[in-house]
Amino acid sequence: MKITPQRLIILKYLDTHMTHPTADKIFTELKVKNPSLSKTTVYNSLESLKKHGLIQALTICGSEQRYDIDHGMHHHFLCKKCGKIIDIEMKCPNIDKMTKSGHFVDEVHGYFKGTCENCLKKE
Amino acid sequence: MKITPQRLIILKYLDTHMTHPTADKIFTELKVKNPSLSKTTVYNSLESLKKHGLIQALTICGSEQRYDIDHGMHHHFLCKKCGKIIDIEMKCPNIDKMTKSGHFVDEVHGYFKGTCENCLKKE
DNA sequence: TTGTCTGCAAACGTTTTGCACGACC
DNA sequence: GGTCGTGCAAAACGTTTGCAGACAA
Repeated sequence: MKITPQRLIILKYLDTHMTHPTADKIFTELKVKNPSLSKTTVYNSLESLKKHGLIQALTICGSEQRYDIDHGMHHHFLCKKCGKIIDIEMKCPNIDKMTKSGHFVDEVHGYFKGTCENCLKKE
Repeated sequence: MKITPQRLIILKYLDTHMTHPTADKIFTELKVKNPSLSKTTVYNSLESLKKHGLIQALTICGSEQRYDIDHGMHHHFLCKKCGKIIDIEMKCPNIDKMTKSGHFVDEVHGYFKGTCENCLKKE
């Protein structure tokens, strides 16, 4: 994969903003300091970065795709109260069961919904 | 929730077609025998049925929403070869760990990708 | 020169919205 | 008579595509 300025700033953005942003969010925020950046390039770059395993896409709420630096197996927790998405480090013991079931599994996606620690305290 | 003919045929469709159809698929198939049915009503009804816990929505491949009769905890397996979505009955032992982590969890969503039993046999 | 990357505009497919009509307490 | 559900059309939204120009190998 070629390293281009656009791909670099997008990767850097995802590295420093662990907020699971949408493509549009990334575009809008980066557009400020990089006025020539186009939305197409954001989509292209995200696709390319994903294909090379540097980032991952997650679909958790609504239909919009969200993006995430890929730092090993982790899942996500969506707080229904504040809407925050929190990273959860967790191994999935179920994957062994799955392989035994006859299907070959090479991707595990999981997410949880509920009320986060902070919102629980407020109640 | 009011029981209307439209909501009934949609629920019946989901009950007899465990294929995780999209809203559009449901609409097109039901339109044949119910020409007056509108897409808006399909969306409205699905939303209403979901709100009342009779069905669930799942986002697993692409961006389109898919729908499913809600018969207890189950997850999904998407075969990358044939595109079929297979129901997986599975309890999640991690949920207790999650509650211990400080967040309150009331929904667990999981899906797996890989190659299904059938496609493995063909190879 | 060839291939790849960018960025604009237009297209696309799914979902939502505005609104008027009709059915049912 | 007021509320809710329906269905049409139009709009909105996220994403993809076509294409022309720019750049690097």
